[in-house]
Amino acid sequence: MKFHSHAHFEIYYFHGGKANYLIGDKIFVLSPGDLILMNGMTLHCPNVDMNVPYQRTIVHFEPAFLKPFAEMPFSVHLLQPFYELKNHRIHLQGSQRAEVEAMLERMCRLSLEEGGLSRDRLIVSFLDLLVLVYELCQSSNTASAFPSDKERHAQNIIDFVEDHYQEDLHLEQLEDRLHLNKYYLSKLFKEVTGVTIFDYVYHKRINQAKIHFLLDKDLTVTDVCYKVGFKHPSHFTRMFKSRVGCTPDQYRKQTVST
DNA sequence: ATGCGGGCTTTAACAAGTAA
DNA sequence: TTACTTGTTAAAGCCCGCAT
Repeated sequence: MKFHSHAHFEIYYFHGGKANYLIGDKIFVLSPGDLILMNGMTLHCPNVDMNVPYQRTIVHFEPAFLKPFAEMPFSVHLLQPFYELKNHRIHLQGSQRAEVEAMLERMCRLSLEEGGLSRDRLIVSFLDLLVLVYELCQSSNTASAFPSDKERHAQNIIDFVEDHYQEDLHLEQLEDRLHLNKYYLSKLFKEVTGVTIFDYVYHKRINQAKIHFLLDKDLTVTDVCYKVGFKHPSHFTRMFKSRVGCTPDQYRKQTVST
């Protein structure tokens, strides 16, 4: 369950278990019946408590796949919720919940079936799901209260990091800001999110670095290093290599050649 | 074509910070 | 508080342009 991002979109439905989902700059404490829309480019990472059975359904898809259907006479744009809300959680109850579960179950069954028109039926089911999701988003019931102070604190840490990741960060700053002991802070964050604070910071920085490399081919590794908040090119290179698999310079050259 | 110099990137060693 | 990981620093590679 590592931090990751990918180019496709995701619909994630949580059936049961005990898990937090860290998406971009938000922590979602999941409860059964939660449906999450995800714009794949943002970093996300589930933190699952393995002591409790964990069950979820994921639908991955390329936005481009839906292009032909955009021409069709739907009254709405099916992907609008994904583009507008980015990463969004809806809590489903009663009949809505039963309906979504039934749809997912049918899609699951169709995707396993071979031959016949099951593939066509799957696509239609998928479109149906998207229309329903659109409808659910309109009546946005975004219950996002945290069950305890821990999650609230972790969210505060993330908010702080989002604002300050380009600067020199120290746990002492968080200590002052949140009035909590730094040892306790690190422990709490790991507990809630499954990653350490600096893990989160570096992922954020490296992801930003990749974006810089993609957007501006003229930037040097050192330029990008300072832009995203690393103080030393050496450290930047080491972190980048350990997480991405290649050095920043190799990465940059790949993006230039493609 | 070869050798030199300077800027950028990476590696290695040591100091400081973090998890248990 | 201790063992281990990460941040910092210094220095070694690498690449490219320039002069010989």
